[in-house]
Amino acid sequence: MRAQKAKTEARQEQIIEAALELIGAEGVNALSIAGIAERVGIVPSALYRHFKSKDDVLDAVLELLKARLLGNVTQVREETPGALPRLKSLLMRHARMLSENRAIPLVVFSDGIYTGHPERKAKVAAIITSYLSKIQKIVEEGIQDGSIRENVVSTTASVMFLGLILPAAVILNVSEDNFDMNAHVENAWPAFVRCIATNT
Amino acid sequence: MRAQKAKTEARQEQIIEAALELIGAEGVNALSIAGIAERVGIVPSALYRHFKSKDDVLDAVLELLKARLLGNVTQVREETPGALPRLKSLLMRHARMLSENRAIPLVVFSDGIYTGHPERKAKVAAIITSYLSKIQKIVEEGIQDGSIRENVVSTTASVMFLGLILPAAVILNVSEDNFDMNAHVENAWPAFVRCIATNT
DNA sequence: TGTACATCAGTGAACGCGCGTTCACTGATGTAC
DNA sequence: TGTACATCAGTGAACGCGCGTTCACTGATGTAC
Repeated sequence: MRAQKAKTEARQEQIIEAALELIGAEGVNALSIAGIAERVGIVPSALYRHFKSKDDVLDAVLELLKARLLGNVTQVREETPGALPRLKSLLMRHARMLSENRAIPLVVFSDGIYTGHPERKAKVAAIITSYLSKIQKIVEEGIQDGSIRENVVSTTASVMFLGLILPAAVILNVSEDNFDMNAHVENAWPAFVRCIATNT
Repeated sequence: MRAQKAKTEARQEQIIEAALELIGAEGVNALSIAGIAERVGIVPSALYRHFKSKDDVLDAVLELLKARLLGNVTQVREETPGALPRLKSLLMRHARMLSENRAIPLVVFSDGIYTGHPERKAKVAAIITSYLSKIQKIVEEGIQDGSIRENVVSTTASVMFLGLILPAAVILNVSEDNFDMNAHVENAWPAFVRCIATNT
């Protein structure tokens, strides 16, 4: 039962993908070399042809998540004009992303990936900070063009924006999909708009 | 260097407390029998005089966190009248609790405590649900007495309320205390009030 | 009040399991001539 | 176009470390008489 040989770039992608799936299904804690290898269809030791260590796999996973998360923002900037529509579109994308990709909150929250790796913690912090500052920028543009009230503190608004989706992700996570993410976002968005938008 | 004998009830408390501290300092993943024992001042095997297993310790920790979290709500109900003041007081307490007790979000988010223990996941879900429904109740009372707008969906409002504090806890967690929790809460609260309160 | 005994928390050595990682090897794939 | 060789991904056995847990024992504490 020898597995077919594959180019190492292709295998690396498969491995990262398998790791993400495994994390999403069972949590970061249950992520094992054996588990990944099984999903990919190779033997555990074969994984070391493509990654130096388990830590390297985790780093690659982090990198992928970073790209997806921040990619969302730049894509929204390109597609949608206007601060409020951009925020709404971002919220919707984010909601979809989280329900499709349960690994994201698990990775960010997991302390298992931090123990003994302060630089990894710093990296996650940098991702979040970067994401927040992009939102903050959109908010400031909204203040400039008059669609968002002047007395709104942009940092606070960006954290609150994150707060629209994050608790929902947590609830979704522990309650085994017994929570309507979309309904929450649909209800929460107009309330948030009322928080920050100029009166119409 | 034989440790002084102590009543098992006292030791149990010490052990739970030590476990909480350890989780707060290093994360659930770094929680070990040896680490707990060292903090308490006994030898690892001595811990088994007071708990049947590591899982039992974790269950006890969960129970303690549940009591603290829900205790906050009942206390606020007793001390403060009125929906909005109650929510504000709860928010402040919650903020203080999280910054003093970093173990709380770590435990709730940690997937390590869930793997192989679906009943524990259900328990956490029950705690969160119970907390949310208490907030929801306050919101509904606010709608009744006219301080909160009628078209506010109470479930959405309760999740948003959680969203005022939860992202802050996450940021606090990854950014090594480089985030002003109090400032955020002070800014976010009036914005949230604007979301849900009747116009004045 | 003193003595004898039962109880029970603390000790340290040892076990065993899971899991990441190494290593010598196999055999397929692609390339040079 | 065919042959010989180099490269490189896949294999399975084995190692070693960390860590939860067990167990026979020690010795302190409290209680019965």
